[in-house]
Amino acid sequence: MSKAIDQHPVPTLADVARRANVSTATVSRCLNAPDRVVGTTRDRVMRAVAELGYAPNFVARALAAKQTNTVGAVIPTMENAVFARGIQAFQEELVRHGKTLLIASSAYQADLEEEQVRALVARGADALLLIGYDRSPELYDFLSKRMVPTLVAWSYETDRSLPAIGFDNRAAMAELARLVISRGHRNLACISAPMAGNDRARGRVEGIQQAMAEAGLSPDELTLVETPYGIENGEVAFRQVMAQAPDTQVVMCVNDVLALGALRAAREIGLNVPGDISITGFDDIDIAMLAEPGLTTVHVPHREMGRRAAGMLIAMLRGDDRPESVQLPTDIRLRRSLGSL
Amino acid sequence: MSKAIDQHPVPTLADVARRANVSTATVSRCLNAPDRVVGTTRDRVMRAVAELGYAPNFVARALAAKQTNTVGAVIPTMENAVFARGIQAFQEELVRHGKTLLIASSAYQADLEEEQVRALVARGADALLLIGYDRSPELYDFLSKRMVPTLVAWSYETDRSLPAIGFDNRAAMAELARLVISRGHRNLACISAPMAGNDRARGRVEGIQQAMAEAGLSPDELTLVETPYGIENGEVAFRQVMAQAPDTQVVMCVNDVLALGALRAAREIGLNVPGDISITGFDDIDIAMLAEPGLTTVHVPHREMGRRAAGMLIAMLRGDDRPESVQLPTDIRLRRSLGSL
DNA sequence: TGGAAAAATGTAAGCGGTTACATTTTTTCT
DNA sequence: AGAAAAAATGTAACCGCTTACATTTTTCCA
Repeated sequence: MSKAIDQHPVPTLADVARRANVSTATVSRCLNAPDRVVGTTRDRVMRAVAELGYAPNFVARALAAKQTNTVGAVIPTMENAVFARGIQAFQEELVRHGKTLLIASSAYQADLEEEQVRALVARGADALLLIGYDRSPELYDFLSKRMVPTLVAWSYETDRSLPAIGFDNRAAMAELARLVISRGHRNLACISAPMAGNDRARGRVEGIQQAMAEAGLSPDELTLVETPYGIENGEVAFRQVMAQAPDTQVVMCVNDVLALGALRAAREIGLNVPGDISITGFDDIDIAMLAEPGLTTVHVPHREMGRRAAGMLIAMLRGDDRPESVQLPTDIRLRRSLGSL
Repeated sequence: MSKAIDQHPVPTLADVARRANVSTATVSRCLNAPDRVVGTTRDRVMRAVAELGYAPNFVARALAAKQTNTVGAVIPTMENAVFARGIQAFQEELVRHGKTLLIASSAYQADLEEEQVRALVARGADALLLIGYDRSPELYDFLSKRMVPTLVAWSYETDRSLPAIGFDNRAAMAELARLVISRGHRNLACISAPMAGNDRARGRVEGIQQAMAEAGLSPDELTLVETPYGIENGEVAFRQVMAQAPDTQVVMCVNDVLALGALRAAREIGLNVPGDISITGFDDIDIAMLAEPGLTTVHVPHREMGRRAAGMLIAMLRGDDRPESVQLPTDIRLRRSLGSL
């Protein structure tokens, strides 16, 4: 808010009204429902607006109208290109509809996420975008009590109380795992993000296990290492995998960044990809294609997800209480990092 | 804002006051200046707050207190990892100080940026973070008239009216260009982002020209191609460079993404990097290190810039009108993509 | 042309907090 | 113990806008 009190008092509705010789109600109408005001008056008001350089104070408007035209989003982190990209599209679409985006990040911590959600609601977010389903019942209660339209993204599960736009993490990863197995790999390992509070990661790991079961492999035999997000963490995890299960034939990572770390670790160790070992990722961020060798991964339409999420949220704000959840298709991008045996 | 009117009226300050048998002023004090209230009353109030599940309405608070505790940022795009990373750190630090981040993006368009700045100010942003200096005098006027503390990031120039935190784009690139020239390259080309309205890009290009001049090369001989952000655009631009000046020995790109595109185009064309041609970038995003060959680039401390930008802005909000601009150091990361002749 | 209906405009009560100032209570000190 | 100072609390105006309802003006038609 401006601190200008002294020389340049920021003009208010009342100033415009005075100058145009009308009531504040009329000015308000000119701005919000121009057709409810006769042309001559409107012109006079608009001239006053221009002369004064008046711009409505959204805070006051929000208080009076009980809506802020603001949408909040809580994402794990912008540093994950996947979210940066989706949120960018989300924001662009929001702006197109006159909404502003309020952003917060949880750093993948449930308690922080809860705090941020409450903060955004207190700050007047008309609606919320959240990532995935995993959160406390209390938070869900809070949201429904407050009646804040909320949309879940990056996940898609049926039978959930909140509408969602996303993809079936489990099915997508299962499909990739089937491809991996069909290429002769039997000793699978997985580097996952921490699964607690992260249904995407959990779903992806389950997808691998499902495919293994289908192929007659015991899911228990999947070597599983959990590690936080980050290339370096991917490297460390890869070494851990190889120490734990030296005969691993393929390392499936739940995201591309971990996979890139694994790729690098493999190179450092002197393992040839895909000659000695195969590596796969998930997300298909730009680097996946650029890496040497190219990373086999699951392509996810992040931009489209963001864009459509905005559309759904706007529909919800217009009264569409429980829109149909949207499942987006994913597809496998087969590149050199996945070999055959 | 909540729509709950019917069953669950969201409790207000007045509700709490009634329940605790005190005035609204006292409740307000309990929340904002607990030591101005005696212990017993405070306990009673806090109990009422807890029982009612009261949370202050920030919009009302903002209107009354004339400050929103919100900071706005307008960046070109989140899809640029450089900004995503910096903004992430910026936001984290802001949250630590109880501020919320309002984000908007300009898609590198001056008019859109101006619109977004005005929108953020109207929405009550207490302060603003902008990228670079290039914008219309009108916008600067507006900002100073409104007295919105504004900080410029990603650039650093002396003798500017706005404080900044950033680095000297020109000097940083000049240093890299000197290294390039010292390795024997004479036929330089540059792939730049559009320079209009982008002082970072302009500064970097000038840096190259400066180094050329110093080395007795004619700056006019720099092959220069401008193209929007994006890997694909980098590829196209590289082809254009090679068509225009087939004897080019090194292509210096103003950012890593364009450089990566160039790298890929070179590979497609069948040119060996760095054997046949050298390529350099700027920013040192993660991929720079992962690419094959590793990309020689200028490392910029994006996270630190974001974090410190938040600190500076908070100091400005506390009354430090014109803080000292901060120049961050950059350093060259020499990797295989730059060869010697 | 007069009067009802419709359109335009005005009045003023909020929205949910903060805070200057007034009032009451407690503490301090002679 | 009583008065003055300090601390705690209360009262109510105000932040800048929206909007229900009241009032005035215009339009329309018998």
